[in-house]
Amino acid sequence: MTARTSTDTAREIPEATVARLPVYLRALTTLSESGTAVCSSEDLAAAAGVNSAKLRKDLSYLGSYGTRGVGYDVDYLRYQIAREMGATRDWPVVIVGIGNLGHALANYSGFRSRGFRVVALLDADGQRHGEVVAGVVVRPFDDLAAIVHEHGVAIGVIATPAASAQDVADRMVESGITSILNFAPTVLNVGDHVAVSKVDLSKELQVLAYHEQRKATAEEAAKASAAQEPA
Amino acid sequence: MTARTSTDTAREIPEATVARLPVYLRALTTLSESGTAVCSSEDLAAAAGVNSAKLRKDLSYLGSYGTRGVGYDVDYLRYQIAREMGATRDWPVVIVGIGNLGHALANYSGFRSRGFRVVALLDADGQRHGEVVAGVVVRPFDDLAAIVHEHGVAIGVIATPAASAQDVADRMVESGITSILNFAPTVLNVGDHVAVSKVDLSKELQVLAYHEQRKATAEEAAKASAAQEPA
DNA sequence: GCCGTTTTGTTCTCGCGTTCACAAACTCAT
DNA sequence: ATGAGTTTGTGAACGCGAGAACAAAACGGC
Repeated sequence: MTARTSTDTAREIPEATVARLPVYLRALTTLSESGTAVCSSEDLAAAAGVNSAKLRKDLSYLGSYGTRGVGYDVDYLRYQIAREMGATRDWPVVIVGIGNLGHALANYSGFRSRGFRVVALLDADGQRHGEVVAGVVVRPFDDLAAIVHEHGVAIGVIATPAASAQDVADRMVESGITSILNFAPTVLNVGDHVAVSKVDLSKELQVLAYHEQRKATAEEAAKASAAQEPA
Repeated sequence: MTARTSTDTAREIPEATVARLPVYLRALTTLSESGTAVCSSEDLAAAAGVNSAKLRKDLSYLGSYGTRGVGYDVDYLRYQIAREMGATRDWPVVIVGIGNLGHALANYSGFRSRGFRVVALLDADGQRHGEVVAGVVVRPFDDLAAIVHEHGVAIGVIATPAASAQDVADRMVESGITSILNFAPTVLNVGDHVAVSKVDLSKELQVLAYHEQRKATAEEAAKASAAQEPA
């Protein structure tokens, strides 16, 4: 048993809930920008695209930030979630691999607006060095360790082809990075103390294709079975 | 009670399994390219980054494609999964919003190699019309319906800013698109017959930041508690 | 100050997904 | 043919997350 202080935020938050907090944050920002000061769990749930009971349960893991009979103060709740997520802090980030995707990521405004600052763009290809992308100059991959050390970078983004991703990951871990976001279509092997998250651009498309395919075959099957056994 | 034929693949496949099939497909392709003809569930599970029991159970939903005591024929299994996923078929796709991200998506080779063919790039901005990206000319957004009709497009990709995403989605649904992959950071409201999948580039980064944050506060807490109650 | 209304925070139940563990089935050597 | 050794496919147990339902708490009118 551990004694809890009033500012304690260390209670266990389920992973599923953590994954939804960014969505709530985004919805709250939208509400705030549209001039809404207070919202009910029903409103916020609709804006975030989830069930209101689930939303309330999720928020209850963070604490009791609502007022019964009234709802949630949009800006207050937004701040609380942002604080819990670490979005009030500035996170220096390194992006490795400045191809099409790296380009897009470097320019993505959603990173900056959520507290992520791209402190360096790295590429193994000497041709690209010196090129300026999104106001940041592309540097050699070998500068990684120095940059990580200098800026205290904890998070690295891999946007290289699959073939080089594991090497990049190894070097990142060596340099002291403890969280990796991997856009390369390959599974990374890293130590247990390193968190890896993967985004697969075509995976979602494949899942959609599967459902389309299924719809089509289901229709066929229905037709065939109707012809065969007209019950 | 429905009679099942031998070629029946219509049994229910859990959504969680469907989401992993693309990963297995990718792993099998890698194995095949490295010259592996047969692999055990253990091998494939390692390549895909999952538990071997889970892998076997997932594959069992598709059918019985392995040989006990031996393993799986890599190419045969790959074909079976590809067929089930609809990856043996050609899927025409439309991308709307040719900013940085749309550019990257249009050039992404992973789409083409998995059976997706970008038949059109659309943008509302007249400045971009005529520009050629990845061998495809950028056309006005208003051409959507005609293109969908002409190519029989079922899948649309939204890579616009959040503000226009809902409008684009509405027009896509009107035009007959039934599956949407949404990269815009907003929740889309569409009819029940339309499947929407969402990819949030910064969400994963925020989750990583949360865990980093937690690591840091956990260390602090440990230090503080050690100082306070040195049991 | 009291009561009805609203909305949160939480308890409880159910179902899905993960994992373990093992029987069935195949290969290979003898 | 038979037995030893592998590896698949699946039945059963378990744990987590989703959703319904309700009690607790705040507000507003009188």
